[in-house]
Amino acid sequence: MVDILEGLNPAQREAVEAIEGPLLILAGPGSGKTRVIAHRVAYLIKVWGVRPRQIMAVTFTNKAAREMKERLYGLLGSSVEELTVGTFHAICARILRRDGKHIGIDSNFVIYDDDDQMSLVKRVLQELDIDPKRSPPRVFLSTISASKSQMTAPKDYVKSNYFEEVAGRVYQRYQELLAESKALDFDDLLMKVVELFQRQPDVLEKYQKRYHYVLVDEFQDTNIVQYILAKQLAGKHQNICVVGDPDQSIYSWRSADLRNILSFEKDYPDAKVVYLEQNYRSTKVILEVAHSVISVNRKRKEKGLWTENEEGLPIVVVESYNEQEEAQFVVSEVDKLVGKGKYKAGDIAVMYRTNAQSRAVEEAFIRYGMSYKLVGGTRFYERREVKDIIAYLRLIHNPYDSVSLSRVINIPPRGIGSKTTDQLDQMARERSIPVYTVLQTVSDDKSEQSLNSRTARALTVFLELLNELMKASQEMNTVDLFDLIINRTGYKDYLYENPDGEDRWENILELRTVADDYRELPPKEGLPAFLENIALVTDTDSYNEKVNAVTMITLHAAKGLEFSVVFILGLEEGLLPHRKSLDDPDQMEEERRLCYVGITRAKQRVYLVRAFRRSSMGATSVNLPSRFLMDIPPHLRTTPRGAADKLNPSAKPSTQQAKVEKPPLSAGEQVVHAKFGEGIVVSCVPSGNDQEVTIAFKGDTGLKRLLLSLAPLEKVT
DNA sequence: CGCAAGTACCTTTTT
DNA sequence: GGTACTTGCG
Repeated sequence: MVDILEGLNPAQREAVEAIEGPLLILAGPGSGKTRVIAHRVAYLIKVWGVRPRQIMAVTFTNKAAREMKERLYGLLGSSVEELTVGTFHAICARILRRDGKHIGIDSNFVIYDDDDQMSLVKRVLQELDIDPKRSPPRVFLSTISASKSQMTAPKDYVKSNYFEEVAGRVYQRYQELLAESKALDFDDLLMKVVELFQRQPDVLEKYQKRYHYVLVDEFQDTNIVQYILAKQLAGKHQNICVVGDPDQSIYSWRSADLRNILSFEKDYPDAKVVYLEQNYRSTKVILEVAHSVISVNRKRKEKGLWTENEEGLPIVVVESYNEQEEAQFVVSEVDKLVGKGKYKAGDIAVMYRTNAQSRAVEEAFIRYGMSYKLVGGTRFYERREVKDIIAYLRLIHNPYDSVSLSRVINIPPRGIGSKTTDQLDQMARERSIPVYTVLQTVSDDKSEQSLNSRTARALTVFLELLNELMKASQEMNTVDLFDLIINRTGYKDYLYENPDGEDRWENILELRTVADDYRELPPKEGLPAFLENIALVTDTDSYNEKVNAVTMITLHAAKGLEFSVVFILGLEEGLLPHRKSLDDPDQMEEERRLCYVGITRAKQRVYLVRAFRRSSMGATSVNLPSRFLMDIPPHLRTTPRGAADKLNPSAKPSTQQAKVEKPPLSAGEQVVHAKFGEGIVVSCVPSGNDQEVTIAFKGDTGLKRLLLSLAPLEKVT
């Protein structure tokens, strides 16, 4: 029993032991927060005999949830299965599948992501005859999302100016179409659960009785709806424990509200507050640098973060000419650090403000033949071909899903063009019925004269295909259904009509391996489980720490991680802080926190790099050094001597290269591909646990990027 | 209706 | 430097 508390410092111990009533844990970076949460859960179960199913732990990402479970597995064994661990969104989705019917939500609802939402808004704009050029769909979406994050329904939406009047109508219609599609967006998942609990006290009571202990991590990044939700769930037992750090609040753009954590004590007057201030992660210098940056913020509570760790090296501030040179510096410095045997590539991370910045660094890594892990970026699930197949799967699961329907109704082309789909949309609107129902009437009722016979036939063929697939889904496992979709639609041939068909087809195969995880489930469970996973699990979640390669990641996504060495790129006015934040003091404070989060990820070394000029979106601009650099006292920083040498683009990738896993193919080798014929290897770089080979083929085929494990390749000797 | 070529706009960050 | 949307032709 005592062993659970062993090795914890007094504050951590206090946080673990305070099990009754509301508890606020203010945890600085590297203060062992995750450890405290895990031990607290273990303590509840092992010492107080709380049943695992009575505990809910809410995390910020699915990955954090998985790690929490893994950690607890080590402490508790298999009983972790009974715990409820997940993001607010995942937990809410589960609640709504189960009990959403009480407020009219079909248990087969689909979850609309950003892309789907955008399609829907565009359709609304078209219907309402609003010019998408004058009023960008994105603006409506963020207005809608902001409203939902405050629990404002369309009818309550305040319209005090012209824009709001229009936005109100868009919101109204958007919501109607969602309902018609039996779809919920991310915000709905949260909002509808709150609504469910408000309207059905007995349902709320069921959950309140079940969850004796509610724990919310990253509380500084929760929004009002999430706050209400947590309050509702803990309403009976009042055992709510929230953990966070206001200095690491970086999601206000997603309606995260810092007031949640700042006013927790007001809402729960008898709340106990524990400060975790000892840092176990970083050197003294790194903590001081971080502090010098964050302490400029005015809207913050000072806390006394300290460490017993060694002093450490000054942080390195580097100026480069442009982003190529910046990348060059990073790569050769990584090469040196790893070459000296001081660090493994996996101990190192490169961080940046915007995803677009990753390109130059990636190119440099590829040139050096060094492997890297890219977190985020162009996301797998956002690829066109992947979305197409997912749309088919969603449609089979829920044919009322209008976004998926309009996506695939003519993919591959089957003679149903925009004129026809416009007509279908219009008929749906006039009769206030879903498009799927219109489709059924058109196909049943031969007297439907509004369409000519050729299009009517095309629609019937499509509907029959859909019906066939839906029928098949009742008795097939997920992979067989997947294959059936591909075969019956001729999707592979469709892809191969384009020169990039092979690449795209490989993505389909990768999606298929995900579907394969659901092969064993009965038909009726497999598909929904697969779709839920796709909707809620992002690529960031699947990031694998075990692979020994440098991590490339945005500052946002880096929250919660730690690395021995951290490079932060683009410390320039307009980039970090981002130009969209320059004229808003609150947003500027958030940029500062973002920088703080980045610095505090580091255990031993920090490099802050900037470029004198940088090209983005075609044009190049000259940028001033970030104001954050000015806030770092000179005695804590250094600039590498002979920086110019390191920045020499012709500098060779030193000895280190031998240490990089030897690629199975190297540049210049001749190969034969089953389809493309003869070619010469241009490069071969690791990509995930595979190798990506770039090959120049003879003839018209030209350059191709292929995955080694999949491509039918042979070496010519 | 399908497809090719041209254009505007984009990029802050993600469940 | 890319893509999603528009335009114009067959």
